Amino acid sequence: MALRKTKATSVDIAHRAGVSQATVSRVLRGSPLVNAETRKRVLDAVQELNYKVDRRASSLRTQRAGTLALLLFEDPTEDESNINPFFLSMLGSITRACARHHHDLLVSFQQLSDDWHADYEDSMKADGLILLGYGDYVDYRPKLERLVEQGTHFVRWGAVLPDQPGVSIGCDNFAGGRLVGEHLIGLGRRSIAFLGDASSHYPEFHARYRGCELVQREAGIAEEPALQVDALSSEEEGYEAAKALLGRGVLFDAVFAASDLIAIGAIRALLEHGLRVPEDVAVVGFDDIAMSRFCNPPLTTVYQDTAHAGELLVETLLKLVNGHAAQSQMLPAKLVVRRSSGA
Amino acid sequence: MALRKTKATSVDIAHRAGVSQATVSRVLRGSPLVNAETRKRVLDAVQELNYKVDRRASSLRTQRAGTLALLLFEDPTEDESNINPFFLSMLGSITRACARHHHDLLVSFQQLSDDWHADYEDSMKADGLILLGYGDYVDYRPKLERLVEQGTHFVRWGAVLPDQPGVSIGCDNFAGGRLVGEHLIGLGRRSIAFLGDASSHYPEFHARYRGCELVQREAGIAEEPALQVDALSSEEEGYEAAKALLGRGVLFDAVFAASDLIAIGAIRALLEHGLRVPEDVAVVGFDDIAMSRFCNPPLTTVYQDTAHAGELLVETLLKLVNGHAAQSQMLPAKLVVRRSSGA
DNA sequence: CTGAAAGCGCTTACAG
DNA sequence: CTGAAAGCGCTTACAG
Repeated sequence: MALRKTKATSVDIAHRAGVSQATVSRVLRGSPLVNAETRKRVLDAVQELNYKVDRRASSLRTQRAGTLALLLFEDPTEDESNINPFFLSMLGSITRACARHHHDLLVSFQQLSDDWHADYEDSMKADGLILLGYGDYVDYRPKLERLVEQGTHFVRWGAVLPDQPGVSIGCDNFAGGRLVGEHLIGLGRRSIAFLGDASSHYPEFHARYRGCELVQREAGIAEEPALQVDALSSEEEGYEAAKALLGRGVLFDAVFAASDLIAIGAIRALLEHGLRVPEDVAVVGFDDIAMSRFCNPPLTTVYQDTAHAGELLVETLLKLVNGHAAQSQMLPAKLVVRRSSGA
Repeated sequence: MALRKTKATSVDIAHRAGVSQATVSRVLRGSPLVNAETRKRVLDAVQELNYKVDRRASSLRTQRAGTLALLLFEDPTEDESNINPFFLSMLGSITRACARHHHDLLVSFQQLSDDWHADYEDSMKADGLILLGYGDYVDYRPKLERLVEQGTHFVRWGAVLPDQPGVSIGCDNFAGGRLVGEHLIGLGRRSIAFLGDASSHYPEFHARYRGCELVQREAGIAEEPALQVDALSSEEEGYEAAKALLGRGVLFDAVFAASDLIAIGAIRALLEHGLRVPEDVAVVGFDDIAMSRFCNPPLTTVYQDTAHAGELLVETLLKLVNGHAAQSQMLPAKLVVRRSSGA
């Protein structure tokens, strides 16, 4: 081992301050039943020896880790470095929310196929779990059920559905879809293609689709199944989906992509095909990742307040950890208009 | 507290398997001195009770946390959600490297001004620290010195300098700068502006600058101080720096931006000013963030292998934690040519 | 190969 | 207001 002065313990502090170790602990825990002067002596010693309480020991004793775990999972096919920027931004906000609530954050990337249910909480490293990631909900759901069964404390980010196991926080995807539909219809577009899996396997995408669909129906536009092409959230899949759409020979004057990454890939395919965006085809995405401001043309999209989402996720989980009830909740969606929709 | 069956402990397992608690521990630690049949009985019990060893207790006993901490710090001015995408991609690769080495990762965002030195290791929550972030090196260096003094185990990502406190892993920024210079000169550009702080406060940017400078000098081009404008790594600062450059009235036919974010902001300013990229001005960035593929025009830049960097960071830190010597190391830079440089 | 026992560094009733 | 003591769940010399 590298040389280092061995760490001070509460016993060292007690010795130096001339009190018992128990008193040191009381001072550090902020107990009111300590004489002011005693407290000062202890605090001085803490300062001098640069003492920090050993969180493992205190956690072992109190049975509270003071730590939350974030499980970020992705489809196994995804490239290593290719994490969805949206989740990365969530990660930033969750980290900060944890700090505000004086908790540490353990981060782990997982594959949906992994046996992640409860590992962290079971080994007592974390008091609760935050689940974040895209993945097939049909595979996902039974895992959530097991988590509930085991009494694991967790919150997930994602679609907020009725009869869902556990507590979820998510964007109001349906309202977001409506916003997009209204925007596009308002701009005179009549044939809106949807790029993204619109089945119950991906309920977030599905809700976005339905929201937009409803607006079209209200406007008297008949549903056209050929205008929907499956895609998961990546530039590549967006590109391929747009190609496939083009190959079908159906006419369309707008594309609603289920995510910004899909939209960016779709724009590339459209331009390659000699179409102009937004003149020939208006394009709208979802997420408002940083890139959507800088791509060409800048992308009209739906903004989700990640800062608020992170705070809400942490707050909600902490409620659960402390034995209180907590509700699933939806965050409002907001349309951000940029050049790609031709407004 | 929420209801949940209380967790099984090693005592429960011992009871069920009809052995002592010590034997359970031996089996779980993989000790060779356990009879095969005994081992099986224990493992079966572990399975049945879904037992997981309490890492806090084992860590308290062994004095090893099995956890690494990642301290991501930024300038306090930065917007919450606006984390440099390059660091986010490093974070992904570090997380995975930790998993491969069976360690957990504690993540924390800090401000450079915070008193982050050693908090984590001092409270025994982590065995070592990974330091990641841009910041003024002149402010940063004394903190590194304190870390070394305290015997804290850490590795940082950043400039690899002689006489530097501690161990650093970084990209060969000087070679990267050379690559950019050679590319641009080879394309016939003669006046290369540099956007980025080129002082010892930001040694990574500085090395990139000097690498490019050297190539120009070798090509017989005199240094022109008016062609350098300070900027930290953000789109906004890139935009402002390019504006400032334009305002100076010096002629230039190329821009070397110290980071992709700066380059993207610079392109926006150049286009607004009626210049064409790359026809009038070739632009090259640094980092190869995902966005650089999708911006318009796609950005020529210098790629740093983040996947490898993460692995190296974790490996090196683990060496240190285990009491072995470890070296600072530089990763090769690689030029990625796209449209913005007009090649 | 296995068990009994000490101890890692805390927190918190229990007495006083 | 303070101290002595038990105990959180492990690991690992020490005996046998």
